[in-house]
Amino acid sequence: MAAVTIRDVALAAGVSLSSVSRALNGGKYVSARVAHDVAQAATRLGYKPDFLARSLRTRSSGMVGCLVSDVSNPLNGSIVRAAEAHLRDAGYMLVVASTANDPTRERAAADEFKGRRFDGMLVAPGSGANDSMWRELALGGTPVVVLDRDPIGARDDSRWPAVLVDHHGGAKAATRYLLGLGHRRIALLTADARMRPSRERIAGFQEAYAETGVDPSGAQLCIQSTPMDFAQGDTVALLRGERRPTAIIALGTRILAGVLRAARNLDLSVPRDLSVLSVGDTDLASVHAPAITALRWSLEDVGRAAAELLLQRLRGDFGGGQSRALLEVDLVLRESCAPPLLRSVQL
Amino acid sequence: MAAVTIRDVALAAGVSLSSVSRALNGGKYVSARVAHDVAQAATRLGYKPDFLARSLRTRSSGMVGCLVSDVSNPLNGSIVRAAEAHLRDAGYMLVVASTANDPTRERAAADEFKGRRFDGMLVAPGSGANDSMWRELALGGTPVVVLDRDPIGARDDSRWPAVLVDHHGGAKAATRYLLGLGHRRIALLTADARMRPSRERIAGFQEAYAETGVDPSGAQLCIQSTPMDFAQGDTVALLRGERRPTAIIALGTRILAGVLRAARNLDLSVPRDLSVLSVGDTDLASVHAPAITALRWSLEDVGRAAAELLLQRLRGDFGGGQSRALLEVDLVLRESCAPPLLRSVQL
DNA sequence: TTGAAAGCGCTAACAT
DNA sequence: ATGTTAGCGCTTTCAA
Repeated sequence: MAAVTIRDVALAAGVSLSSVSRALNGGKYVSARVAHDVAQAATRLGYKPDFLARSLRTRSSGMVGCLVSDVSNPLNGSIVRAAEAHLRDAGYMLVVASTANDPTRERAAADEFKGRRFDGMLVAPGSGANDSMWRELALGGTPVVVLDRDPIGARDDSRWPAVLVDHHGGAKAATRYLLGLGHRRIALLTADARMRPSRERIAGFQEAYAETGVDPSGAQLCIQSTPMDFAQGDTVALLRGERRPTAIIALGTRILAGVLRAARNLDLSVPRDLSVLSVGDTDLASVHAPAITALRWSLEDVGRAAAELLLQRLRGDFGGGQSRALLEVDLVLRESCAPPLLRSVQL
Repeated sequence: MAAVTIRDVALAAGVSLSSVSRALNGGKYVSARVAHDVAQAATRLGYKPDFLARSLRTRSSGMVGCLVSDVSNPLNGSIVRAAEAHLRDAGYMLVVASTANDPTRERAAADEFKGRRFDGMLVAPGSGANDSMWRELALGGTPVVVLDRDPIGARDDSRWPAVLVDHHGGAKAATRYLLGLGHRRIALLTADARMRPSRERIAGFQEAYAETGVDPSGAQLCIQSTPMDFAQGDTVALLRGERRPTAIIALGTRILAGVLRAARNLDLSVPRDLSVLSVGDTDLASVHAPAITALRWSLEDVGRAAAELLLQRLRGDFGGGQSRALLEVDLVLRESCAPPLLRSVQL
């Protein structure tokens, strides 16, 4: 019941409607007297502007949408939080939609954003996003910034402003590190290979083998295309298999947890019998005993950079500004990796 | 550039503006012919309604706001996600603001929600929220559902619809369990005692001592009012102190992590030298070796119930419907608790 | 059953 | 520097 409108303020201050609007929006053509009277009347009446009406008129809602798979995943949550903070400072409100990587929901959410005249969008579509989905996103001219994804099939990749994480470099560094320790049979456990992060990781992993000149036949890939709670079963199978890996690079909390459990069940000691390296520096990785060596990148930076990139577009600053950001990945050395046991090496 | 308006559709279909509105909104007084023509014209032109304009007119934005401390905390994230899903099914869009428990931000966010004519709010204010803050929230008549908080100082507590978690019962059960194992010196490590969850836990903790008739002098409280990354230091101090606890009940991932690290540093084995019980069943608790016995409640249920309660108000259904939900807390038995060593008991 | 017209609260020409 | 006026796109009386 913000029943008090701009009209009431005008009446109370004894000026015209437009003067109030100008005064409140800090317009230039306002006398000190009017400015004062209006401000006073406004606070006295407890006037709050109606954003809806303003938006309808200005054709800008002051809202930015964000498409991610799942906010409850702290990886997304951190990005969202950072982006939210930065956008708020610039006067925008961030609205997040958890789409579960379902193209239907992604479309629906994007449509709703547009219907509500959102000024921009931050998007991290799932692997189901095809060419037409991306085209649709761009439709209507709403500025879009991509979060660590590739516009698959889109010809003009470079036209999409994006914040990218250097998963390639990270995976490569991790793999080189393990190869350097003497490991030859390394398994990479990651998620949906159709999405950029995993795709880049796999490439980096393989490149490390190639560049080091190590026989790549020991490299093993294990893709978890469905987000299973624990990769435990798969890991047990892997570790019981013929060519048992001496080191595992495991993605995130869920898969890492599965690996650690499997190792424990099989009475394999980390790092003596098995080296473990985490992709993503989660609570689990840092607290586990032994502490898990991990690839780390700043989720806050992803959110912040994305917000920055979008704000650039919203302000109309296109010149000079980079439209893509590549964030680095660090290898945090801890206690979970060691040279393989000799018997493992001889094979 | 949703340049195609309802007017265009009217023109194309050869009917009046209001007929289009009626047809599209499934109004009752529309002939089949008009309905058909309008539908066809709308799809042909790719008409998308402008929610902003609609909202301005109907004085209902179809949006619901949510005030939490931090979305990147998975505890909040899960609640938000569940609420979002349910509200979306009912046609509402959820907007989350991370307020870091800062009353200023809470006020600002709530104001913005109201300025944008949000239809309702889900709120979990921090301990800084005083009487006037709560009054302010209620101002304007926007329906509000409280998430596991108490409206401090508000006389009419019961008037606030709320989703509450039975932290009292949970803490009591956990404490009784430990007392039953023979522990006498138990430490409860929890957060800001001015907020409901901790307050209830403390009460349950103490009640367990009282009801069991155990000398309560062994009970120790350790309140982390500042959200420190690791309670490690505090725990070390606690464990090195004179009346070293034989069991610790630790909140969440952060404090639990600190406790586990401290125990490791002091070469205390869990559960032989120290029993550990987690408040909240996080990844860390379930994956840790040994697996941590934990109090568990459903975050999804919190979000769902809150959404349900709010939707009730939004529909105007007040009759019959409960305005408060109390969610149960379960004790998940695992491997981290055992009877105290004799020497500990003798004191 | 349909159309004409009013107006939600605000901003932005345009006049003064 | 200030006031008047015309909408933004939609829903909703009220007549017809």
